[in-house]
Amino acid sequence: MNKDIVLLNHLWTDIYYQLRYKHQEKITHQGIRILQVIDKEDEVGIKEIANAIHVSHNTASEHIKRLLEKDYVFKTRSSKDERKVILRLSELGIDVLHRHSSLDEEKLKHILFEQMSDEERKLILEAFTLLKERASDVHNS
Amino acid sequence: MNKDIVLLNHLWTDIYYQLRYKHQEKITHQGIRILQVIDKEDEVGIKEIANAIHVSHNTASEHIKRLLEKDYVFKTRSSKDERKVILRLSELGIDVLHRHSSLDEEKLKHILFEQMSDEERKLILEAFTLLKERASDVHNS
DNA sequence: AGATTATATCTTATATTACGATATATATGA
DNA sequence: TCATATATATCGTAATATAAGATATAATCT
Repeated sequence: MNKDIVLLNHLWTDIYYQLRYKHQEKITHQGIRILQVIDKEDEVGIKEIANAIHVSHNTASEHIKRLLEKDYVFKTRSSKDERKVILRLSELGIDVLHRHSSLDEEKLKHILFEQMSDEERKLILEAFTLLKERASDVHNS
Repeated sequence: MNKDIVLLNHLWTDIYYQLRYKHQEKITHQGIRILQVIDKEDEVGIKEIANAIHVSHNTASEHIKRLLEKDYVFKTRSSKDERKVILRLSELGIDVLHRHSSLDEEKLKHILFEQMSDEERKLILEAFTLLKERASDVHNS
């Protein structure tokens, strides 16, 4: 495999390891994965969750029941099909997901605004934006 | 929170969501966290694992036992203290960790070498390298 | 030599995860 | 309109993951 790709992944995993939040809330592994799908996809229902995490619909429904009990998600109904549940993240759900998948904001603040010049910060944002755009092209294809 | 930081995190989670490997091997959640610690830290033993994932030493030892059985890790002994186990990732462990924490190499290859110019690729690598270096400063402080 | 440290094993218990069977409500097609 | 399909919910059952106290052995330190 090309060394640039290996390097990029090494940088990626290092950055996450070093900048991740510590002392995270207790939430199940499948719970995080589900919150992520709800966050990143459109019109997510039980069936979509089941497909995304490769479980049966009953299992997906049970997982969602527990996330509902914890107030991490809430249900709306599709206007196009009343059977269809559309899942949404609550404020609490967004926060929990953030802490399990994002980079620590205090650390980022320190790096971007106290350690980097304006030019460097621009470089970072530009590069991430570029990669994200290209990633979207691959993901949607 | 500053909008650049929110943006960066949005980009970060989007990139990971879109470029992560799909159809991952079955490995426990704590298993992945342990492989990660072994990968990123130096001289990792049972005590360090216990501290890193916030469990008792007995629990840590049990987790390691299972990772040993699956050939994801192997043990060496510290030359400084014979009691001390130093854990290392096997090739298989490296591969499993890679698939659970890195960006899909085929997707990266497509993006970096088929969709991007040389200049763009350089920008990405430069930005990631810069962020990684600054992240190391924060992590080690 | 006795105390401390590093790890391993065993026992016990709870949480998480999964799915088949069954049920209800809604939507679709003949 | 009725039969069938679809979307989700609940229940019962079972396996796996996770955790830690008690106990043990070996190595290191005082």
